[in-house]
Amino acid sequence: MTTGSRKLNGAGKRSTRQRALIMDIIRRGQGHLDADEIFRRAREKEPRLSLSTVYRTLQMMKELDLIDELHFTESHHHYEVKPTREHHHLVCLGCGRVIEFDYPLSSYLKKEVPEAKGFEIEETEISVAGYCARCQRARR
Amino acid sequence: MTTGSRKLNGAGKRSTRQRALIMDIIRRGQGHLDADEIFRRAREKEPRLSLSTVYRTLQMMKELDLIDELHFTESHHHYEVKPTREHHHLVCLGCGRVIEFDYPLSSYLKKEVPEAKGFEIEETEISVAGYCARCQRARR
DNA sequence: AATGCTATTGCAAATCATTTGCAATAATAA
DNA sequence: TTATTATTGCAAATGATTTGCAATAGCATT
Ligand SMILES: [Mn+2]
Ligand SMILES: [Mn+2]
Ligand SMILES: [Zn+2]
Ligand SMILES: [Zn+2]
Repeated sequence: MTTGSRKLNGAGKRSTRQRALIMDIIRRGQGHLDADEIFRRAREKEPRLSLSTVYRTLQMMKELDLIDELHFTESHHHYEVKPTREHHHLVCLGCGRVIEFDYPLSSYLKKEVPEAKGFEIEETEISVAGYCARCQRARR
Repeated sequence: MTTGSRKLNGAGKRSTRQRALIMDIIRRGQGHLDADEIFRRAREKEPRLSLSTVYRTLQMMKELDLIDELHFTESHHHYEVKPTREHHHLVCLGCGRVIEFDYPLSSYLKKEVPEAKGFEIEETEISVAGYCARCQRARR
């Protein structure tokens, strides 16, 4: 009955030390970590852990809807625990910093657009790229 | 003075057969092509063209603001000529089809959010993943 | 039109993120 | 405890994109 074992067992999955650790890191990590960062942090506790396990675990947690995968304007992805409030992200092209902001999508996008096109929305994501205050200063 | 030579020369770039061809394919290709599809089509006219040239050209055209790079929930990117009207995309997880829709972002997102956070927006993208009418039928 | 300078190309090899095969190991049900 | 089988670590594979380099081709200048 360690962290999350309930949900895992419920889904017919086994509760392992590495899964608990990875989940913990994402939870405590202020969100928005990428696979490699999760790997680095996890290795401090569990030096034999492999990167494949990180990827496999992330994929599983995505399928169980425990986490969200974020697609910024980068070649790799970031992860955060399934959030309570609908929010999106400002990502700094200079330093990579991520700033959250609230923005409920209008019913026009959530209902009318899909209805008009016969499209069934699975998930929506707004990605905003630009420069944070600090990096704006640094650029001029 | 073939297609686009003006813009290229203006930017201190050379106007080559392969660049004109690639630009043409994107223009005529109904948009939303990926690098490999552009490569395949270009090869029909120019069999010795290399994939690196496609990638190098895409990057250049992005920098010259001639095209937009689209980040769907896929591991590779898609490209379209810089559009006139602000629009976004519904991408089908089943068949990959792309459906465009109009959706001007509210001033809340364009002005108030960045102001509040001291953030300077460079570009915004909404990506909506789901299932198109045809694929919905196929799934049940 | 011929020349020279250098950007651009094709090709092969490199890189980066992610995935996969497989034999060893560990979690759970019996 | 033991048996069953999911999960792991490791190495190798994959897919997308990038890079080094020598050959080629734009284009400004004679
Ligand atoms: Mn977040
Ligand atoms: Mn479009
Ligand atoms: Zn920044
Ligand atoms: Zn479809």
